[in-house]
Amino acid sequence: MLDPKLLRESPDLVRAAIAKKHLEADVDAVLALDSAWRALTTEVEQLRAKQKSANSAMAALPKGSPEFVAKVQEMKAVSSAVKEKDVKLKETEALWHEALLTLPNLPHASVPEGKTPEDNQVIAEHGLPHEGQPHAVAHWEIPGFENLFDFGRGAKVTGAGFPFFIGEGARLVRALLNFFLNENALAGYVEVSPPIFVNAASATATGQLPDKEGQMYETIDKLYAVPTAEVPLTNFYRDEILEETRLPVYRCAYTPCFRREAGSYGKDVRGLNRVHQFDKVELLKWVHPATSYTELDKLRGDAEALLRKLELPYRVLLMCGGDMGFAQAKKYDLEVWATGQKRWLEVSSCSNFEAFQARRAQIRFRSAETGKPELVHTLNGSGLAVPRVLAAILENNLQADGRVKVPAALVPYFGKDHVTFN
RNA sequence: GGAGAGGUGGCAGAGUGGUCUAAUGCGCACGCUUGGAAAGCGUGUGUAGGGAAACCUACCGAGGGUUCGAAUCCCUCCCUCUCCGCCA
Repeated sequence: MLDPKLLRESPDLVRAAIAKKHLEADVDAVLALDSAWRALTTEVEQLRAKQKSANSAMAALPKGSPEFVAKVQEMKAVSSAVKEKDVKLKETEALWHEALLTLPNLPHASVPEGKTPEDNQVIAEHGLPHEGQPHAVAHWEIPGFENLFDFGRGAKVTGAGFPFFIGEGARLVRALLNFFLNENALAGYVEVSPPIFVNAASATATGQLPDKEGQMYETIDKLYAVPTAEVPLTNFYRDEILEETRLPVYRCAYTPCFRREAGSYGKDVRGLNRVHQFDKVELLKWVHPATSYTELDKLRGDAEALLRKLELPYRVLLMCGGDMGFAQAKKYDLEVWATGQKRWLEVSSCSNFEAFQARRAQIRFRSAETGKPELVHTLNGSGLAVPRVLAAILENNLQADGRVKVPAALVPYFGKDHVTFN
């Protein structure tokens, strides 16, 4: 959510932001609701002030006296006027709030212009793509793949996109999760094991609701299975005011992530590329606004370090205005090269939301300078998503003998240096 | 799941229809005092919205209702505690 004052005072900044993100939003409609809301607020408050002063006067009068009775009669009109206006005020306020939620966050000045994924800038590459492996295949074509990753039985038991991980497949998942969590702890992120269902208020604060309702699994109790640990983690400090000395707060969490992914199809969804349930470790930061861009670069560096230690070829994209998302002010994507599929797989998305999420979730800190509460900046990124990293390891490390070499950093976690599929 | 008791400011805790921008205490900040500190004394101390400002308004778990007027009465929901049941 944007600052209503910013919109009021500099609507052109907001218009420019919408244009840069190639989105549609009616700024004038929001402005009109804003001024209607302000006018109604003034009216209601004036009527309330009248009620309050009458109330004080009546307290001093003997009950049942002619003056008292006259006052009651007089105030009945005011009372009904307040009720009438207040209904209008609440309606207008709801519409205004709803409209305000349709306005995207302002992209940072360093975000490149552009509309499509082709306009994203490759700002770093590490490790040359492994082109010279004639035996490389898509991971789901590795002989014996289904012995470790059983999609067929997953479909029987639950549905498409809910695979079983078996034997060394399951062990690889666990090894990666432990590796990620341990490395992140060394980088300063405190591990959290959060609830994996959240209520509607939490899903609203991080922006899953109301727009992306159909992308989450919902329970009969109106709880939502988390699409990412970002949701419970960010909401941890919802409606709280932190001491400035506590910033920055670094946390990470492993959760399974649940995504309905309605409408996905084709080669994007083959194998481990895209599934309905997957394991991910998420990194999250609450920081002082003055430091959020330094913190974003550090966050990206922390996620990159994981890929380097796994010896995976990857690149970093700086997302352009049109491809960066509604709530982000700046976003980097980390993509690993899957040499069998000969394509890049997104394994992390590192974003600075500035105060956009914090305003919606009301997460603030008390400024040491002014003593007043100010909104924190929130950042998050994957560190990392398991199935795609796994897919890249399988494809890049597949040997001519059909076994997969385990990256050295992962060997202590996995317990042996090769994966076998029979 | 059942029965009962509760939810008030940073904390404790009063307040059962009217001057409550919520008593009192603790904490915190500043000042006086002191060689310095403690104690003592004094002043101040929430969040949000509107307004150029003075100031005004809202907020006593959440939402709705009754009333000229609600922290206070009524209804619904949420949460906490105690006991019982069930259970890894």
